[in-house]
Amino acid sequence: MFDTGSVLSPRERPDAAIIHADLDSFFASVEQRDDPRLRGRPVIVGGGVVLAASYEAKAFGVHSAMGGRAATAACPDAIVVPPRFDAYVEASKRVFEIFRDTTPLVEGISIDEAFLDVGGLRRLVGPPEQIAATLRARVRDEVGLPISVGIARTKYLAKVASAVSKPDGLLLVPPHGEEHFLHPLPVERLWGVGAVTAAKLHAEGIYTIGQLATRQEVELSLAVGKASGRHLHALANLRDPRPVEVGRRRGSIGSQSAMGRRKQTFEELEVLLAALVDRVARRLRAGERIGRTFTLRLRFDDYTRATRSATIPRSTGATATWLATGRRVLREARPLVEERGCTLLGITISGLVDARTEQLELPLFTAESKGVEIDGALDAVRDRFGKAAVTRAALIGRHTGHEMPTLPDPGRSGG
DNA sequence: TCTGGGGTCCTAGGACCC
DNA sequence: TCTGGGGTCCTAGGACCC
Repeated sequence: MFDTGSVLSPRERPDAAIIHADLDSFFASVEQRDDPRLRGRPVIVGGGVVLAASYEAKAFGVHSAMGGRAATAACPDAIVVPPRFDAYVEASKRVFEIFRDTTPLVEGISIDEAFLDVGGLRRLVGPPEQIAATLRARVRDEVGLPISVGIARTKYLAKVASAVSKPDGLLLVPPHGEEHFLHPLPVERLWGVGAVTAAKLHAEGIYTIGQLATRQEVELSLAVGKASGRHLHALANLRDPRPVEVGRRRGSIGSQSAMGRRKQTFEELEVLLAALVDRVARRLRAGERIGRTFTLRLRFDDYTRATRSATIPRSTGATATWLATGRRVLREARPLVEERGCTLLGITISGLVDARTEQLELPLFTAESKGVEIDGALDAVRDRFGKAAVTRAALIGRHTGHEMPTLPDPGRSGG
């Protein structure tokens, strides 16, 4: 959720120009690109569940997250191909290189979409429409994929614009046409409105974004919750001051595995848990992240769900620690699992922080908690915590912008 | 529609502290 | 001994997104 009051509304920022770029049916488009026999034909990527469907398949009502059987029933001629995640990651990287070549102000949202702030490029490069057209042409020519682009003064309007422009489209929402564009759309188009919230809004007689815009914020908050009400009221009234944020990092990393029909023994679940922990811990270390909270995710025979979690005192990326924590949490959930049958096991490690920053912050925290002033008091730090702590505290000073005396040589101080 | 795998954010209650 | 209010952390669940 964002602060809706402290930043200028789009009306007060006439120069803002945000692009939302969204690859069309991404996985399916990569498959059609790499296998000419799939071009022009209905393609489904996935197996048990549809991960992506080409537009030819979507015409038959196939959509992502649909059950595989239902999908092939709706579109018997569809060609079903297994996913090739390596190919998608590779394609995504190349597209994001083009994004960042367009502007440094790129905020990735997922593997196949991003926001680009191009408001400052008017004089240097040209108007946003021209930049967007060039971007689309480059993605088509250099990576071989169709991409849709929306342009508006806010993130949300740009996102809706790209969705409306699909497939393979470009749509600009002019500042004077924002209400005209947004208000006739159904409330389901609002970011954060799914089936549950839509039903609540319908019960209040609200079906379009325009109808929602006429309601009081308190009235909406009563119906859908405080934060949600404020959020929807702001979006419907064209208030969306969120900037394009560069370098956002994930707050959690997880892995899960669905097990189909066969009953798993508890011992089999323990083996699976170890594999999941190993996978996630590797990804933590690869990204130089450490975390503090372990969450076990369970799905039962009847498809109901439960989570169990535990928070450890010190952040870590060590497999052994997470394995021990995971085993403990799983053992505590054993009665639940054996009574209701487990069809999915997942884990998430959250509360992630940068591993290096955390190492630097530790002595600072220790010093502060013992009443030592850090900046300008490195002697006191050395007296109490040793030479190595001086080096680290000074490094923290650099990171936090505190003024620090000259660093001792880290090599000789053994830091 | 008989259901994957990866995430984000919000809510609410209880424990604990001041 | 009884009482209030506020803040933070943790846990569990839910809604939503791609």
